[in-house]
Amino acid sequence: MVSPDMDADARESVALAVQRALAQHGYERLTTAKIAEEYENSEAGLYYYFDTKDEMIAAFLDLAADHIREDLLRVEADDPEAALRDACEFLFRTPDHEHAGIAVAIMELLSHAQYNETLRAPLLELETACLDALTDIVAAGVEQGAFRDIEPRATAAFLLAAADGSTGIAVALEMDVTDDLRQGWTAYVDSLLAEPAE
Amino acid sequence: MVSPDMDADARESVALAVQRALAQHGYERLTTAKIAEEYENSEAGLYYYFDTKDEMIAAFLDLAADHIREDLLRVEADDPEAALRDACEFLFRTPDHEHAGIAVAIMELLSHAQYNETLRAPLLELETACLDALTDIVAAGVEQGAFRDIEPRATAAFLLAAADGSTGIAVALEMDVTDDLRQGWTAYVDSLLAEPAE
DNA sequence: TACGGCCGAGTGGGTACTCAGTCGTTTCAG
DNA sequence: CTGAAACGACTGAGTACCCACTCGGCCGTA
Repeated sequence: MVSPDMDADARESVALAVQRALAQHGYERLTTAKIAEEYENSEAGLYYYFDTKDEMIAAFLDLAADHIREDLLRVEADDPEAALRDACEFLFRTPDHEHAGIAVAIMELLSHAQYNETLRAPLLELETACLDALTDIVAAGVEQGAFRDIEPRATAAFLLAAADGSTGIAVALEMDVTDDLRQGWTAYVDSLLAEPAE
Repeated sequence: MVSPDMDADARESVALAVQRALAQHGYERLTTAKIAEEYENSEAGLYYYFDTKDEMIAAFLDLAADHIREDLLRVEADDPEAALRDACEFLFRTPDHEHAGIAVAIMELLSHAQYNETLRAPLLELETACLDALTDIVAAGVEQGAFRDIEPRATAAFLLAAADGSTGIAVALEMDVTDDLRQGWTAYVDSLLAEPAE
């Protein structure tokens, strides 16, 4: 007799295998054989818990969404400016960071979402989670008077788009704009701050 | 005897076939058979002008880079603020536009650039062309006093990243943030303007 | 007749997915 | 307590399919 969550555990360890395989090989070169290699069982064994490869990837996305949500919310302190800067540091992560592979993988998946029903839903949830977290931070800042009277959701959407795009430009193309991008978002956050009354 | 550019013409019509095929099927589902279908010749005929599928795609990217450069530079009027707004309108094109498929295709290609030597060079050139055009507009605006004393390249990089990212979010995911994104970049451009002396 | 442009019909490699088992553990009749 | 049956987790060895790319030849024009 075993725990009734044995299946859930197995599914999670497949999701983690997908994560490792993605970080190493990227989505384009992701095969069930490579997932199986990270999972320490046979390729056929994957299909005991999942019907298709896409479902395995979706399981990874669900896991990633949880982690991102956690990371973004942990940051949400009483100081909205600091919270927003921390969130940006997190979202604009650069290639040298250990989780860069995952950021790139998510971007790859994003570009395939249009043609892939199975991946669209978890990706939409992941992006929505980010958007909501940012919106909350900005809204709190506006309410507390730390930020100018800006539209929280528009600001959050713009920042999120910039973060997603910067992954593509900086990581995929290896274009030398990392410093420019950092300066760009920093200046943007500065421009959101309320002017001290003069 | 024919024009010595017969080959160049044929190559361009393959590039256009790649463009149409990409708009319809996306990069992931792009096959040489589908390119051949758009090109109105046989699949084998493609290989008379190109050695690999990637070279065909690179030819499309070269063409696209020319068009984008043209569109961005046509806009560059004497008024930097108007020029920047026009450039943003162009870069943040929304799903309903006929070229949305191409924007997504370029984003898909971007996410594969990491693993694909052949595609990286033309993509890098395309993004660099956009970045340079934006940088010039911003620099002109700063010089003429229309914008605050901002860093042109950082501003341009940030805007370009936001534009690239918005394609993924709005078009690929069909997320309902089109209005928020427009409001976001509009407010960003507003924030760049020099305050009238008061 | 020669030749450039193009074609039909492969071919080989790769990959998602399947299926008939195997093996260790649990259940239970005698 | 024991042996057999049942079962759940997993595997090795396919299989079918797709797709980039090739090759020998055809055909219209010069």
